[in-house]
Formats: sequence, C-alpha cells, structure tokens
Amino acid sequence: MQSLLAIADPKRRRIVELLAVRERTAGELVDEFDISAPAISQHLKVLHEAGLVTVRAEGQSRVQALNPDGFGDLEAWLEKTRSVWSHRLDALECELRAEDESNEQKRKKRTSS
Amino acid sequence: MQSLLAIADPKRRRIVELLAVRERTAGELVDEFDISAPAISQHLKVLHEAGLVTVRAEGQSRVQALNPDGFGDLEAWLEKTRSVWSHRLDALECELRAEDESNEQKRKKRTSS
DNA sequence: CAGATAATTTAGTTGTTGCTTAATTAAGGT
DNA sequence: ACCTTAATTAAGCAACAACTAAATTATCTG
Repeated sequence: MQSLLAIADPKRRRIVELLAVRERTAGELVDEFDISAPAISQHLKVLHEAGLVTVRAEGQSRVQALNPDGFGDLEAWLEKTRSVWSHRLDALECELRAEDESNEQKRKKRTSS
Repeated sequence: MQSLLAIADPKRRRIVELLAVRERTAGELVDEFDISAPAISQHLKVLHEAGLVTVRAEGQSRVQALNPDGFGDLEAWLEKTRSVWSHRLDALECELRAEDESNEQKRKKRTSS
C-alpha cells in the first residue's frame, strides 16, 4: 500500500492535485511551493515508487505526469473494507432481535477463557 | 484529511480491517498484535480523532466500532482527483490533433518568460 | 472498601521523515 | 570545450511518530 503512504503527506497530495490538472516539470512544481527543489525531487521520488507518477524526458526537462492507475490498490482496499462493513449491515437485521444477549456473549467468551 | 493519515499506518489499517469484521475491545485488539496495550490505545486515539472509530462503554470494557462514514473525505478526494483526470481524458481527443505543437508551446511558454 | 481487570496517560527512547545546503549528473546552447 | 539550466543525489539536522515501562483512572467484584 505504497500509494496510501505517498498521499498521506499534504505536499505530495498537492503535487498529485496539480498533476491531475496537467503534467508539469519538477521546476514548475517548485514554483507552487515554498520549499527547495531537492525537497520536491524527493517527494516525486516517493510518488514514483508508489506508482502514482510517471516521468518522460523532454529536452533537458523531465515531465512529470499522474498515473491514475496508481490509486488502484487504495481504492481496492476502501472497497474491500467497506464491503465487509456492508455485510455487517446486512446481518444487522437478524442481530437486532437478540442484540443484548449476543453482544454480552461475545464479550464474556474471552473473559471466561 | 485526518482519515488518510490515520490509515497510512499499517497497524492502524489492520485495526480498521479487524473492526470492519466486528467491533472489539482494546484488549481484544491487543491480542492480535505484538505490541503493548498503550501502543494500541494510542493508535485508537488517532483513529478516533480521524473519525474512523467510535467507542461505547460496556461494563468495564470500552467497545471500539468502525465508523464507515469516516472515509467520506478520503473517498471524496479520490473522486475529485480522478474526475479532474477524467476531464483531461475527455479533452485528449482534441489535443491529439495538434499534440506536438501544443505540448511544445506549453513547455516553452515558461522558458521564454 | 480493598482488590482485580480494562484501558488510558505520562515520560522518555528510538527510528523515520522532511527539510536544507552543497555537490553531482545530464542535456542544450554558444 | 565551456557555461547555463534542470534535476537529482548526498550529508546532516530538526521535528515527529511509534514504541515501552511505569503510573493513573475507572469500573466491576468479593
């Protein structure tokens, strides 16, 4: 889940937002922030390793572009986690009938063992 | 975007996964990990502050439950970012006609200014 | 009320992250 | 070949995040 760690940082998230609008060079990105060029370069490295951004050489510049497929695993995780939750909701109707009992039992199962 | 930072940590992500299956006490969560109770407690604090997990007192235990609504802002961000990207794709057809020219111009606009 | 259990808070340590400046690599222009 | 521009790598530093042990709070039980 590299992509999650990558966009957890606000600056990297902003880079992603900027690249979502249009591709840019590292230098153009530097202009959007109050931090040094090496700092941006390091952030880009993280984004590359996460598979969120790709590079393409163009003259002496290197054009950074967003790779939206990189969000795949993050979206899959959200989907998975929420689907489990949804199943719980489906089962809720049954559970409601004996809510107190079942909850108490689950709790005491461990206490008594 | 607290929720993003919260699930960026692998242990907290696992906690969320476990709570997605069923609600648990902090003690039950501790059993699933190789770290101390305070560590779990601190992770839960982060998850609470992110709005991903809620608590409910039950006897001397405190039952932790997932709040799937907490993912709202994260999903909204993904949606927003991808929608911008989609617009780019919509515009791609037009761009393709004069790809070389327009790309070169975008690049040189900055260089010459 | 005393003791046990569940959980959190505090204090302190360690590892990681993000930043900076300085040095390096790479491509173009003169 | 030399200089400039674009970008990265390297080295070092400060702030932060995650962990532990010890102390504290809170609730239930005898």
